[in-house]
Amino acid sequence: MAKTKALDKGKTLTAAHEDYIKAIYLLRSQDEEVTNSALANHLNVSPASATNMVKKLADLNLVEYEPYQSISLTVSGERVALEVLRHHRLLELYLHQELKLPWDQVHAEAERLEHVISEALEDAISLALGNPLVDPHGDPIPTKKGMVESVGGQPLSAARVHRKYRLVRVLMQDEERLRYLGALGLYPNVAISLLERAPFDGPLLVDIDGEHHALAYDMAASLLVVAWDETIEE
Amino acid sequence: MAKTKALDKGKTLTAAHEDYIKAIYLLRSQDEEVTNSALANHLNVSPASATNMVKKLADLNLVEYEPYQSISLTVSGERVALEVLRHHRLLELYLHQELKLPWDQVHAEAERLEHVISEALEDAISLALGNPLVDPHGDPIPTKKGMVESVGGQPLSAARVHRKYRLVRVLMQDEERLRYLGALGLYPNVAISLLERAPFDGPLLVDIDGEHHALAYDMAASLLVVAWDETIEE
DNA sequence: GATAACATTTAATCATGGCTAAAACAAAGG
DNA sequence: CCTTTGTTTTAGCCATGATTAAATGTTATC
Ligand SMILES: [Mn+2]
Ligand SMILES: [Mn+2]
Ligand SMILES: [Mn+2]
Ligand SMILES: [Mn+2]
Repeated sequence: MAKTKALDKGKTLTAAHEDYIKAIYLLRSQDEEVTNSALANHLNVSPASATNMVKKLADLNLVEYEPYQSISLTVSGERVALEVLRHHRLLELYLHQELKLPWDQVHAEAERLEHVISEALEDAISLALGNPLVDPHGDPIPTKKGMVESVGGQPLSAARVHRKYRLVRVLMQDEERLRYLGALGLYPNVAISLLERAPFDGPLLVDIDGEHHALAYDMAASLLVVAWDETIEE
Repeated sequence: MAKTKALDKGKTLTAAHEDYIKAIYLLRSQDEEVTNSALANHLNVSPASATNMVKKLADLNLVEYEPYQSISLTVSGERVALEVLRHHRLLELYLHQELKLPWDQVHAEAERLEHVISEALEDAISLALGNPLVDPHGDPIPTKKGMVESVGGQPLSAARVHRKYRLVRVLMQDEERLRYLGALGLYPNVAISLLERAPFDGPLLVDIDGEHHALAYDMAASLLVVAWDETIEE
């Protein structure tokens, strides 16, 4: 009866809608200003295309938008974002854990699958995984009700020398880099400590589960760690 | 170098293209005349839409088509059909067997997923299932190379009375009917025998794994069976 | 062999989600 | 304040895949 446009429309959102909404959510959560050109950049479309779609989303009451202002999600928009993100991350974990796809490939696959799975399949996947709360990169999986556990951690680049940490999150999506990290054994939950820090934001010497490796500063900045003893073992 | 249009174009086919090609293949394999309106009917689009798409497919060298004539797949068209069908049926089986989705739901789910899974995921699914050759409805799964095992069997409606058969295939996609069959325990490989056949194509009295049920004639016509002892047990 | 009935194709439109180029606006510096 | 620079929006366009209505072709019947 009221003006719950987006709600009564029901399931009319396309993959394009969902990707824009998810992108807005993700940019927002990285504390980046959500402008149409940031969006365009993130989605590899022209700024004009982003403007166009954002207007449609505003018509659907999924985003708040005034020309030349930055964009935010409405409550229903955020619901959609969390739903899609839940699909995405559940799929990533499922593909990696159950179907043994390499962790650098699961993102691209989930990017397409996230838009076409039914609620029933989402539930089945979640159940098969034991209702997990983090994906293979350590990103939190929103619950069915839209709750997101905040994953803590500090950048490895800012960690103390000679202290044992646990890798909890990898803020990276690029396949090449993920493959590289995988080759070093740098997956969530691995033990890592800083042996030496070169000056001027130079490379770091790290101990990864016993092996010594050099790691570029910007890589280390994308690895979130927590002190080993602050975490529940296994 | 030659005129292998469809081949060099590579992966430019959309879900719409794939669904049309698959529909042509399926109609053909049911010995139905593949006209644009049969296609339109099968895909729930208008005849004009079918004509339109078929012309595009002809341009891509995927179908053979002359106005007012019936349609057939080219060699590359058939390759595409088998590829999509493989995706579809592997997915159906995976969703049913591994994720425990009810068999009446897997078709609709696979209908969407079939267009978005990568070769790597297709392979992973096939491997996880032990490279299976039939889906949950008894339909054959094309191999990676495009081979299709022909599933034998005669309609239960034409079977002999008082002989033990094995259900091998269910030629039905409708959710309601599948749910009904499932409730009767009528899945592939179940033992079934005809106790009594009513005249004038009337209902059949059948023994399903020990239980007696009446079955409408047209239902029975969609159930393919083989003599129990002609088949490898288990 | 003409014509009626039906099937099929063509023509004209529409919605979606892109694009480029041009116009409008915002922010900063002089 | 005014102008320059860069950002954002508008305008005009395109491809895709659908639609309906009109035109055309095919087939069967008399
Ligand atoms: Mn996506
Ligand atoms: Mn992830
Ligand atoms: Mn499909
Ligand atoms: Mn099937």
